[in-house]
Amino acid sequence: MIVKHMLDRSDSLDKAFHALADPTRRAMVDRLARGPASVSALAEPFEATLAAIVQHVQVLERAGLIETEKRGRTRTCRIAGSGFEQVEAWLTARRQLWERRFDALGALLAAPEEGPEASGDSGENP
Amino acid sequence: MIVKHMLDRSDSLDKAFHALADPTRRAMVDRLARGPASVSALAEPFEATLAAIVQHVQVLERAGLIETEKRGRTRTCRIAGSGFEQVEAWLTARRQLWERRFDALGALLAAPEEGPEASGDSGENP
DNA sequence: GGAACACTGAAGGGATTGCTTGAGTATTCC
DNA sequence: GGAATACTCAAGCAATCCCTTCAGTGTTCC
Repeated sequence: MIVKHMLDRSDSLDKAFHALADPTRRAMVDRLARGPASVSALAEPFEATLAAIVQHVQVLERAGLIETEKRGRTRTCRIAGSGFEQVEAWLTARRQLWERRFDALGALLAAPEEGPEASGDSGENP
Repeated sequence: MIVKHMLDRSDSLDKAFHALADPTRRAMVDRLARGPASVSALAEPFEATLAAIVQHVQVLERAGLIETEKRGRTRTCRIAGSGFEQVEAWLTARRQLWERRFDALGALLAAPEEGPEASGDSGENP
């Protein structure tokens, strides 16, 4: 059945931000940033079940934040740079927009020719 | 009374990442990065009801990503720098850990004398 | 004063999340 | 071969999420 409320959950930025919104998963990323680890090594600091940690690993991997490789009976996890680059790129782009806007406003205040308070700026003022 | 201040930092990061994990909310941030807007101006590009947008605004505000101010009957929303700084700080710190590790590995490969990599750490290179 | 406007709050419903338990598979050690 | 290890899968359940509708509240306009 087609579900009505289903917005593009497949967007990778959605998955990345969602994956990072959990403190356990962030702690796992923290640990992996210091070096690769197996799933059970990753699970050790936490009190959760191994099955729960496996699910967290899957969430992080589907989000492109980590990559894993199975060798024998152990799966080794490590940070994947591309996922983080995507997240940081999004944040940086927005910050640049915001700072540019800030600069423009500063310039306007520094050299007022027509007065910025009217309504011509960006339609934000009723 | 039970004190629960121990996880404040992770809690606010939780909220920030969670808020950014929704495409509608990211689009709203995108719009606000270009300048402040009222709630209904913010709602205009989307097909959702105004009530839904109001809820998104509340999520973003509780996450510290935007700040709002009510004047008369309109509420004006704008980007709040602090929330984004927190998110970017977390990402930057992890990236630095990860890159430092990367450098250390490079140094180890360049001049191996007492490599502790026998078998305890992780066999990332066969 | 009354109508239009811009939200605001509560209630609900369907989907998703995060966790647990229990069972199963594949690999390594003895 | 048998036991221990390291996951892996499926089912189920409480909590949360996101959206809708409907009924307000407070402002502005005529």
